Amino acid sequence: MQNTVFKALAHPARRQVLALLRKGPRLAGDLAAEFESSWPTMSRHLAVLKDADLITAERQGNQILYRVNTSVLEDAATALLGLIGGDNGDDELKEAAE
Amino acid sequence: MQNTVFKALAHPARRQVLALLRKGPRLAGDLAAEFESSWPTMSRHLAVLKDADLITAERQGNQILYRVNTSVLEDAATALLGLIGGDNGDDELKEAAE
DNA sequence: ACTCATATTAGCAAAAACGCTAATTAGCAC
DNA sequence: GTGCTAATTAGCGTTTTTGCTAATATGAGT
Repeated sequence: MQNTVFKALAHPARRQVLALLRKGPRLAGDLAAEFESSWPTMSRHLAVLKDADLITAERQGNQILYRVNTSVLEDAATALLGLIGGDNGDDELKEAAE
Repeated sequence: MQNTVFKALAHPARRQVLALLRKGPRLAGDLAAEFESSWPTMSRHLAVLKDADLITAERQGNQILYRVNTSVLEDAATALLGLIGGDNGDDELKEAAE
């Protein structure tokens, strides 16, 4: 859902995670090490991002590799741009929500 | 701040307000009438959007006219796109935050 | 099976967001 | 001034988010 995406983007730490992931996939612990928050806290941020489908998780033996999901990020950016200009109808958001 | 913008975008009603404002300026009461929430509730949503600088308010005698602030919306969209691809450094967010 | 490293889930408390009704401010008309 | 409309602010309770520690899963190695 569109809403979970924007809610996920509402927290600075989560946007930061996406920024780190932009440069390439990363292990959970590797990510957690970059932040001051406790490990469980970061784990939950990752869960929120995953729930919004902004990232994907893949087990690699003992650890878990996270990847950014570019297309969802693109959709969000497009939705924002859709809020600008455009002499279009008023239902661009509804379409994008599906 | 970047953070207030994304927090403001996190609520569906507020995104909807922006969508309505895209078509042109609107009076506060006119906007409030489009939603099911109470008028004070909408007033606060508008305050959040204004605090994030996503909209601007202008008195028109008895009433208040709201306008979308396109540039801030653009900046947010750009920030999201910056989270994608780009073999850039890791500090694009920091720059955009200023 | 036992142990270690990696990561998540459970459970709790503090903080913030949400949405309401009631009260207040702001401007216009009389 | 009073009265009326438009809109915000105050105050409250409920819900959600956040972040911690402790407990639990999951997999690899011995």
